[in-house]
Amino acid sequence: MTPATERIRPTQGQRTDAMRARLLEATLEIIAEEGWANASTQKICKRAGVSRGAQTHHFPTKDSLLIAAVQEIVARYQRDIDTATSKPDGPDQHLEDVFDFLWGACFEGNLLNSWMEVMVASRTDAVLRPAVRETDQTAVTAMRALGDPYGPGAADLVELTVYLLRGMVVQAGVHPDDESRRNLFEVWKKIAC
Amino acid sequence: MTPATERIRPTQGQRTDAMRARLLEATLEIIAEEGWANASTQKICKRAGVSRGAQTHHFPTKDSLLIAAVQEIVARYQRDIDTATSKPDGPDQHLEDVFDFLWGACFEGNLLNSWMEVMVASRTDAVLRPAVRETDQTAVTAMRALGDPYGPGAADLVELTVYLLRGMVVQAGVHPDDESRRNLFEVWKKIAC
DNA sequence: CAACTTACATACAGGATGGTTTGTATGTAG
DNA sequence: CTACATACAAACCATCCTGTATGTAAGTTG
Repeated sequence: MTPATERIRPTQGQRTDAMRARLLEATLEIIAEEGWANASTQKICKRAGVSRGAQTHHFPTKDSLLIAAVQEIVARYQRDIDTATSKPDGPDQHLEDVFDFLWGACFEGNLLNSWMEVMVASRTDAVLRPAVRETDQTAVTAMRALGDPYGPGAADLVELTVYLLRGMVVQAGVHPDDESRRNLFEVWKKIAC
Repeated sequence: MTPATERIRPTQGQRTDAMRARLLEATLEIIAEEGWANASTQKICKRAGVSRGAQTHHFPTKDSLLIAAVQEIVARYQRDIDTATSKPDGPDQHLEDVFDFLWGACFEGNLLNSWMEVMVASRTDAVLRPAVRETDQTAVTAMRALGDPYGPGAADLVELTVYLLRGMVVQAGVHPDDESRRNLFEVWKKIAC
């Protein structure tokens, strides 16, 4: 009974999902735009158009909200990986294509900027670190798997590329207009492939 | 007159230098141990054993103190580079030695951890960003120069290594006990040299 | 329909932070 | 030696932060 399509008033489950999604979206936007350290619950609530009471209801503590945001970041990243690998013209020809995909996932959108904020913050945040460590672990292994079809050493090359791009994306935050990164990455591709 | 060696009571210039040095030292320690976001002026003063009044006298605003700390970080890093290159067994034989030196400068001491804190923070801090940009610019060119003796493309390889190590040091903050980084870096060296 | 649970809003408490102000001691120059 | 500038100390203030307590409306279940 009560099929979802016939409902006019939302069910409580739907309300919960919608509210959590709005809060997480606002959290990611704030982290991306103002940085992890400036992501206060007040700003997030204002951004999401949500009362503080509603926020504390769904995420009783700030840490619980931020840890959910951490997992959301990697979930989206993982989604990007999955859709890319399922596309017909996906990276199934050359290892170079994998590198280019990683470059794209790195510099379009600000997901990786947010992720670097999280990683740096977790170094000195004992509550955050376990969650970030586990989440990052799965992300890295997922990306290593992108290289598996291309030979035994390819996974290592992919992981190296991941760290390289992470360093580069931080560099891009400081020097937004520097165009030399792309050329440098081409150099790397040439010697690695 | 008034030669410095005969003085018992310190001159005002000495007092200023000593106080600034103590404050900067404490600032670097706090950034390294608790992270940029947790580096409040109050903590820094407490750590340095300095009153808040003294701090505001020498650094009227928090930004001025932190910018001085930023420059101090890179100044120390630069000093490491200089002493290494002047040593007789310095990196003047193979490009590999330069890579190993960069690895060492990266993972012994926590200077690079602090630097990553600064870079990530400056992405969303308009006051900090210009200072960090300029300081980082000089540091990168100094490191590129380490590669110059080894051929035309060596500087690019050094810069790539710098970004790779920056990514790795953030990774190390999240996974302190992961030993695979060193092996991965060996792979990198084998490819690049 | 009635008891109950969940969703959300408002208000408040306690603490931390950065900047300012005021007062005092200590160098320093004329 | 006197006038002035610098070095430092302590207290204060406005703001922001997180967590909690309380109240009301809405949904859910018997």
